[in-house]
Amino acid sequence: MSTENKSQVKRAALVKATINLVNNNGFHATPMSKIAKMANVSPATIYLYFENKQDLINKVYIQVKTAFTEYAFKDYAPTMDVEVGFKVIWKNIANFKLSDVDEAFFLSQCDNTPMVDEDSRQEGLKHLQPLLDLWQRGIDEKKIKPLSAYLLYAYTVYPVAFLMNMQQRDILKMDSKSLEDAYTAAWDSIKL
Amino acid sequence: MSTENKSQVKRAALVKATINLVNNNGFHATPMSKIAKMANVSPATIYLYFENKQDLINKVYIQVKTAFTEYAFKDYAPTMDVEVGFKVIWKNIANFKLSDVDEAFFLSQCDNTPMVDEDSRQEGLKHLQPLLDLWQRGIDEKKIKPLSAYLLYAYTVYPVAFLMNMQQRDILKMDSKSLEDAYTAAWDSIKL
DNA sequence: AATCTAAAAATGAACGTTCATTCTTTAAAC
DNA sequence: GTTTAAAGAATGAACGTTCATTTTTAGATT
Repeated sequence: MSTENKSQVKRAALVKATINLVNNNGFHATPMSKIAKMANVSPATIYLYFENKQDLINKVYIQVKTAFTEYAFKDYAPTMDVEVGFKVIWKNIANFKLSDVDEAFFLSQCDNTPMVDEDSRQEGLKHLQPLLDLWQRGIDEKKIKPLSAYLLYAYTVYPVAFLMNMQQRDILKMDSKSLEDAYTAAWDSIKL
Repeated sequence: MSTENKSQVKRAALVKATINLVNNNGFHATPMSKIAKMANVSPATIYLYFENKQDLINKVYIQVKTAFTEYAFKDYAPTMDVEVGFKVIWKNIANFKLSDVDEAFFLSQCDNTPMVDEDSRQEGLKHLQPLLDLWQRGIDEKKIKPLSAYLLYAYTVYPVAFLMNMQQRDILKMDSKSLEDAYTAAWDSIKL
């Protein structure tokens, strides 16, 4: 393997270890030494890839958020009918949270605590623009209630995080019927 | 003031300081020394009221959660019509999160991180039983979709936390119209 | 092909700091 | 005068980060 690839592997191991440990212990209860150990790396090595602990968290957050939004819009086209487009995106988001459980849980922790810098948070939000555009079109076409994007988000995307957290804690089993029920609830809450 | 009252005042100051500091810095970035300083108390004094830091967080969590649910059901009666009862509870929850911003934000942090023990989390959940009962009645009376309580919660109560967080961050202004819109979205998502 | 070399990557130990908690002493209460 | 509450200083462990050193790498030279 080339040096460059090795570096990428090591960086990826660090990112993965960070997600894992932060998920289980929280940000401040996750020492750099443990991240290093889990990634099979010296603590000092982390500082070759990241400036410091805060930078590590910020970068991991942005990376995961980017992967999330890419997944969310992967088979969506702005030319789609509003309801179809919304369903495509919503299902993608749900599937991401179902399959990439660790990444999803990490994001929900970041989004609900002062763990990541405000700048990184802003940065992460930008990627959701296609969904906001779709909603605006839905409002213009009188297919969606004329509500602010935050309200629409709160009742469609945000609840998914809760359901998937419950699923991860083995409190709830999200089978395909539950998923369809959840989608219907989401659409019912915003459709005109 | 009597000794007993003094103690209660001191304990209350500790609780308040904890909420404040944890909200702004997160659990592990909030040292006991700072909590003590903000409450005008010696660090050692905290240990007269709480076993340790984890116990402090757990107890504060339960106390705030209890206050929250008391507020939520304060003018609700199980004899109410399902839709009326739901509206009463939903509005109470929203109002709590609007007025007791710090407490609400603290709860959302606790609910989304491994900050509090699982036991305390369970304990906190118990208090929501009247809402679950109402939903079951709604399902029986064919007024509410036959969904699991978690799905119903995810689309009605849970989004409120998001909206209020946005409001606290000055990203969103929840006036009475937005509140009504939010309630309508909640009801639309679960009504049959 | 084997050897050398300078740079880059990686390391483990060490540093200074901070933290939760405890200990010893003092003040207040009854 | 004894008990209880509270304080502040003290303690040991744990942390993020840095530093001096070693190991690896890749190209140049034989």
